[in-house]
Amino acid sequence: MRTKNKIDGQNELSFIEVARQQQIIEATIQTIARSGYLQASLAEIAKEIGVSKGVISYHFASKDDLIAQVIATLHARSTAFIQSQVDAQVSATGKLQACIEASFAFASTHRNHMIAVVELLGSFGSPQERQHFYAGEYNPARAYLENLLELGQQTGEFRALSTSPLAALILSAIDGTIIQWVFHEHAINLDDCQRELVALFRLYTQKTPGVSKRSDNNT
Amino acid sequence: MRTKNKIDGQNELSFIEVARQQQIIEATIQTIARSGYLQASLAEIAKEIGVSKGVISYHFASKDDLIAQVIATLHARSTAFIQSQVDAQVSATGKLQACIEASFAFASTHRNHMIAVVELLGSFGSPQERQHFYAGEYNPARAYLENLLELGQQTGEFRALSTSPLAALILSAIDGTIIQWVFHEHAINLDDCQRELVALFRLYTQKTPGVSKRSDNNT
Amino acid sequence: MRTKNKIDGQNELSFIEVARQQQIIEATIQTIARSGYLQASLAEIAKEIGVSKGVISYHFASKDDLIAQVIATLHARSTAFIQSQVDAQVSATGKLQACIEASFAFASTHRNHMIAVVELLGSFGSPQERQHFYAGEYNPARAYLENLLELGQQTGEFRALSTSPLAALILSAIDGTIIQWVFHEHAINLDDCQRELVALFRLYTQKTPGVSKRSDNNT
Amino acid sequence: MRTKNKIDGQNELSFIEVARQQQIIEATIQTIARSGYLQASLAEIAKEIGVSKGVISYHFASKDDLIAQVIATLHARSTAFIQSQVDAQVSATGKLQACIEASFAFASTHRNHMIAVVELLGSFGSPQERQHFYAGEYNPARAYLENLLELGQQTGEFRALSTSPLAALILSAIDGTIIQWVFHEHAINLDDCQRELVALFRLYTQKTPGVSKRSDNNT
DNA sequence: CATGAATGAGTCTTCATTCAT
DNA sequence: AATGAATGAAGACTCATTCAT
Repeated sequence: MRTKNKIDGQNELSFIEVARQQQIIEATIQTIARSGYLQASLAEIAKEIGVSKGVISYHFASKDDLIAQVIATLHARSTAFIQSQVDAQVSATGKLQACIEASFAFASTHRNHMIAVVELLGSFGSPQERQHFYAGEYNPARAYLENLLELGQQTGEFRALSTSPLAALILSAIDGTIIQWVFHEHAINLDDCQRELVALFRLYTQKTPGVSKRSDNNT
Repeated sequence: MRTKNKIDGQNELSFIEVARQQQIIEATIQTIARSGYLQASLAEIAKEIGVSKGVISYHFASKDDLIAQVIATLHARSTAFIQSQVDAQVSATGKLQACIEASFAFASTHRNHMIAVVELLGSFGSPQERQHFYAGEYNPARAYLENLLELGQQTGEFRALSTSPLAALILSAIDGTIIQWVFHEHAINLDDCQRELVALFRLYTQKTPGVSKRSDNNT
Repeated sequence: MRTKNKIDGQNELSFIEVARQQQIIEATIQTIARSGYLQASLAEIAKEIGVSKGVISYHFASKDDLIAQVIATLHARSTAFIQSQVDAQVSATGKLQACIEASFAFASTHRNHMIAVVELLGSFGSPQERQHFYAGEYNPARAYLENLLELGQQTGEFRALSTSPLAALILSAIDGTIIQWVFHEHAINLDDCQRELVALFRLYTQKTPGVSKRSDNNT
Repeated sequence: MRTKNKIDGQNELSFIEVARQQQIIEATIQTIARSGYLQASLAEIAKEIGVSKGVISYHFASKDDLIAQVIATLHARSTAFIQSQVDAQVSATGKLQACIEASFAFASTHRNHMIAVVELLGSFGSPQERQHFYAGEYNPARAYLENLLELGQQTGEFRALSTSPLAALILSAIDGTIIQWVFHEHAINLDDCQRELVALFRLYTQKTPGVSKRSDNNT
């Protein structure tokens, strides 16, 4: 029943209502991480909190609505954290490194989140709907990285480079690594991967790879 | 009905039986790519071929059995192609490049396959089962890449490097890019990404990045 | 909560209480007329007034109780109006005509009422309960019309006629016409139908249809 | 799942399929007549036949589809019978009488049908949908009666009369009477009502009511 | 081998009803 | 008196699976 009819602006959700919604969203993430998307029925989610099935229907218009909000929450949380870490850096080099490090840091401290993200990757909606949905997530991220790369070129930190595919590749490498870690926690050492990734892209973006050995050490 | 009772040794599947299974697997891939895993009911798959639902149950022990074979088929096909391209190269450098190029080439000519792969990522079985399942896919791939990297070090093509995380990163970057392309075909230029990826890892692995091979080892 | 516990005799409903009940009954009629009985949930009805669901439960023992009172209200209103018009006439002929005209007049000015009546025809309770319920509505009406027809015979206005079936037929023709009009407003001209109906029953009941009163008795 | 995809013309329903559908429709009518529309759940209907709930979903696309076919069946059966009786008459007078008599005859031998018809009157779909739906039933009936009345005028059997409202009234009187009989079987004598109704409309339609007493007896 | 009919467990959703505040 | 949150039963619908033909 949510997506309340917004008459005037006075239709704020009450505090307790928001709290319940957050609780349900949290329970959904845990349930998905534990049992998988397909097994995450409303009954299962309700049991996670210890309430009746109807509570969820009472607070969300439909299961799709709930899942959509779960995805939005997952996305918002990781984005907010990564964003804050990136913003704390001034140099493009620092920002790029922060982006990678923050992504891995968030993942390692929020394993269930990342499992849920992967579970939801191919499950929610139809393939067509998903394209729309994820385009809205990936596009801004790619655009942000492109800007970052351009910034680095302007400041002289980075060499001339193809920003568009490179932005995609940075995202790919981060996400791809986390996916492997989600599937096989012990086969992937997140710290090592993060270090390598930072070195990989630093080397690839730096202005004079190898020639200017004098100024290269000031990390 | 499968997991056929192996009485004596003559229990090979007949030619026609194998053909039907292949046909069903193919139809399943197409159906998943078109409608998504959740919508890919046995009825939908059967309709894709134009047979009755019972046929599928007759040829596969269960839907899970079918899906498992679909995943195996998807994996085998791409692996076979990539393997062949890699084997055609002798140098480690060439093999690494071939691995990247073949992965992208296969994806771009088998879009439905890749869509199905992504659809199945988070849908099949429980998260726990998935870990077992995908470990069996990723581990050999990572091991293979590690060997390749070690080979390059032995031949002197590559510098000293952390083979384990780097192997994971190569896989990550390839897979991550393809996932983005699956979700948003037009936002990702596979050719450009492939080129960058080749350059990225060549630079990172090569013994003397640029000209100054003297001071470069202190990584 | 209603069916109030009648302790001593002071258990009258307060003025405000009665007003609320009337408001709820009115809202129920409008909601049923607009959305149909099946869609007329307590939530929908409450929204029509702008109060919470609980209010209805507070003022009525159950939904069945509410609906029963709605039906009673609908019946009482139309009956009161028709009765008053009939009573204003002294001759049986005039009363019969007034009965028909008042029925149509009420319907045309209370379309939502009539829609609600039709909606409720087959919806409330079980067929068995309905028989009891509607018998209490139709029986008095038929009895009243029978008396009217007998009166007309006693006064010499009407010929000898089978009062019982004819009373039923008068009711039938009126109600049946209104039902058609409810279903298809523009296909039925209430004024024309009313005129015809008056003429129809006047001709049928009058002592000397045409001039030949001698041979007309052999029905 | 019905409303099968009609590829070519070869998509006839099998004999056994049609039989099941008929059986389900029949069971639905009986269940509605016994327990009312609201209580006629798929489970209840299935129990009436002694099959599982899924059978109904297998043979009908949805409950609405089933109910629509039930209504169509109810309408078709009564219409077919009445039509045949009317067609057997040549004179307009005879046809009109046959129409009334056949309607009552059908009702009295198919009480459950008529109960179901009344149950469904106000229950299926929204009020708006119902208007569309019943317009498709009533309009042809009214049109047919109008033609019949015009025929009678042309043949000289009937006097000049307002065919449109009169057609509606004939339908009204028949339907209204049957509705009363449905609600209170013992309060309505169908035979008496039928006789009166025939006399009522004969008198009202005949050319010279009373004046031509000579030729009036040869019915 | 294949079919199509049937099953029944499981899911989402709706809704009258209750109750603490 | 009124509210909003919660309940739990009931309903329609989906779908993998079974089985007689």
